[in-house]
Amino acid sequence: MTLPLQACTRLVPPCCAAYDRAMEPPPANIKDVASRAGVHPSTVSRVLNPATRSMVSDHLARKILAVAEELGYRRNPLAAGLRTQRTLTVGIVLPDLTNPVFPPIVRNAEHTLGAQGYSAILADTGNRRRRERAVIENMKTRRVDGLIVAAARRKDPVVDDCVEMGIPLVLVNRTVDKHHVPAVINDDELGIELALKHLLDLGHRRIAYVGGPQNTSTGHTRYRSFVELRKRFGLAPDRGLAVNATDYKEAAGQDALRRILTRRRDFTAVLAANDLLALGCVDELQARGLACPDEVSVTGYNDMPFVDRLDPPLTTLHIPREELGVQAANLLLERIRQPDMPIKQLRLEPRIVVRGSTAPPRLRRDRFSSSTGIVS
Amino acid sequence: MTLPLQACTRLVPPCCAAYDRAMEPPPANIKDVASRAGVHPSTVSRVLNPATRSMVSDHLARKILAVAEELGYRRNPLAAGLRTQRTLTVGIVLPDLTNPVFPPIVRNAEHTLGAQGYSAILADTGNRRRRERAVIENMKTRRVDGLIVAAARRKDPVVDDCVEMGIPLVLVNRTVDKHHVPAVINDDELGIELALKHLLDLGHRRIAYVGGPQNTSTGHTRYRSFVELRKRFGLAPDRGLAVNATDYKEAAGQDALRRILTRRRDFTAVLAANDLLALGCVDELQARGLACPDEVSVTGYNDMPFVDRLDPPLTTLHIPREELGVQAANLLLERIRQPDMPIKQLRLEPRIVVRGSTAPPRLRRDRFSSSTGIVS
DNA sequence: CCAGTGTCTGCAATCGTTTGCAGAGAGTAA
DNA sequence: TTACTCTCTGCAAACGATTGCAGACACTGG
Repeated sequence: MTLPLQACTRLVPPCCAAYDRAMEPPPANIKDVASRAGVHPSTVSRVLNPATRSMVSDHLARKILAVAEELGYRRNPLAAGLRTQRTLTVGIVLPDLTNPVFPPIVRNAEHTLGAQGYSAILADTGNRRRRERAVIENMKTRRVDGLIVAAARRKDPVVDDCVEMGIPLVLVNRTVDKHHVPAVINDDELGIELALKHLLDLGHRRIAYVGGPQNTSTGHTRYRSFVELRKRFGLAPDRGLAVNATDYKEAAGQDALRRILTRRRDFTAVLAANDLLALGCVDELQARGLACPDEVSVTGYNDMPFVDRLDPPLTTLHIPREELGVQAANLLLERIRQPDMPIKQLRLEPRIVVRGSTAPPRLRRDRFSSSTGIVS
Repeated sequence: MTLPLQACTRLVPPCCAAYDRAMEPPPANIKDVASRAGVHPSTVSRVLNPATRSMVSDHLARKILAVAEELGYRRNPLAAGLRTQRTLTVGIVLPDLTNPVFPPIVRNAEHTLGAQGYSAILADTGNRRRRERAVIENMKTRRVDGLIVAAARRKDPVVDDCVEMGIPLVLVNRTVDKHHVPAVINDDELGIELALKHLLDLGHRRIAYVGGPQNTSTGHTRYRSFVELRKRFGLAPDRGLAVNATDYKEAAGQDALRRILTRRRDFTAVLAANDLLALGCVDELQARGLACPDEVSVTGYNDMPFVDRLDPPLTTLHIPREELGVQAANLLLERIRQPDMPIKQLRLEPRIVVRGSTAPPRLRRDRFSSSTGIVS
């Protein structure tokens, strides 16, 4: 058996490599493994790739694996990716990592992807469109195999571009107006219905609504659901009682409630589209000396960590955050591997968690009347 | 001028590429740009690289840039990385993304890195050593240019390996026992001193301590500081009043305080090494019907988001979370670009934020005495 | 006119894998 | 023996960029 012994002369990279200060030998090559095992690099490659593994005889394969192990060979994903156009890398795009909804999603997505050999490139857009475009552009040039996007707007040209280019993409938490984009979201109609019913069951009839930004699917759907359900349940369709915030943050929620309070002061409950908005509402109530829940009940959405320990503990809708992450990752993997499967949209059910921020209405009549208006 | 017109025959990748379903033409190549501009690819490369930009005449450079723009050329980071051993990629390794301390750090680090063209690969170890090893190994094979590690243990062979191999690495929040590893951490001695002084100022003298895991630098340093400061301030060096939890989570904190309570019940304050531990302590106090702060004061560490709205609002040490992220990223960039700079360690100062969970001691004498012991 | 100098650009090797194709053997049947 | 099939392995061309080297060219001064 003649061995085509490859000359093992590997140049030290001409410019200083990222970490060449240590005198470590460069990590083993596929060529190193090949020459050490007395075979051609292509044979090694075939052995190491499960799909082509069966092309080489068992005996030889075993030997190659042993040599690879011995040399501590790790395949170079850059080189492989360059050749195969597959990087085993996915991008995760968030609007705001400091919103406590997202860490559990990211964490579980990353973990699920990692178990399949994929690494996650993370980017936080800070809710800025320009940055969303930039980071996704960057991820595309990095040839990610797919994207998980939690920062989508209802009309999102960046997302459109991706689906048009055929880049596997899954939306999570928020979706877009366009149909036929894979997504894992919450059943917001159900969520709002649960919250509203809860308030109705407690006896509330004049219920204010503080919504989220209408350019997000969550903000839009929740608002629409509220309006429709109010009609369905026979409540007065009073528009002055509903205001949508510009942002999913406390300040925006507080601001929204403040605007409602300039017009109406006769509601006994506030249904907020998001926990942070709800906290803003609580702040505003407190600023005006209105007790929650004694005078005004408040509900949130998302059941963020720690809202059970707030003062008052927030009644809110619990969403399966972990599940959102896992399912989004799985859906993406499915799309990467079988791009022609029909588009799936998962809609996970929230459940209501009743805590201290809601209570039956009382006292309101004593302090407010819709006719007199201001009461300090 | 003879133009060596390159035949522009680019094969469609043999196997189905990640996203070839759309009929989009493949993104423009450096060769495409070159042939379109009538120059050699190497010239294009030089123009596009700021460092070699000056090697080509201004006139030609401008023309090449125009063509590149026109074709929408984006350089392929895989190919470039393969050649240069530089990927413009860094790994961020976290113990637990759902711990609210980390999102702001990650966010700011990612943002700072992104501004310099670096992308962040994120991995959450779930506090498991095996996974820490695995993800860092993975990042190394992906040829990241550097690592930001927030998951370090005091003795951390994985970190040791990295510094030994010369991989630029910066620790954040936690450090290792070994000297000479770049890190951005908190001044924990100062933090504990601030908290302890605050309690002393309020009049507390019997102060329990619930610490973190001793295999983390934060857990260790805070505990050591507490013990030393107690001595310095002339308090009785009572070991029964200090217990270290196994974990930075509520349950562990609750458990730790429970263990203290089996031995001693005469303390009037608990100094916890972390907000989550503090919350666990509050839980345990509440479970035993001990009012906080009326009967027992509690302090935390980190000033996690929302602890100001808890019941009671937590007195705690505020750490510059954003700053931690920014500085860690900058330090890493500096190390990547100038690996021979002397090792830097940044120690950022916490400040105490006094809220409702601490108050002067009172009532304790009525309900407890160190001799009688059990009180319900 | 020629040698020398400097500036710019092209050549080709290289980074580490993957994979279509073809050839080397072994085995089988006529 | 010949022809044919089948299984396995090697060859070499990609993938898309970077860079040391050398050659082309213009210009200058003697």
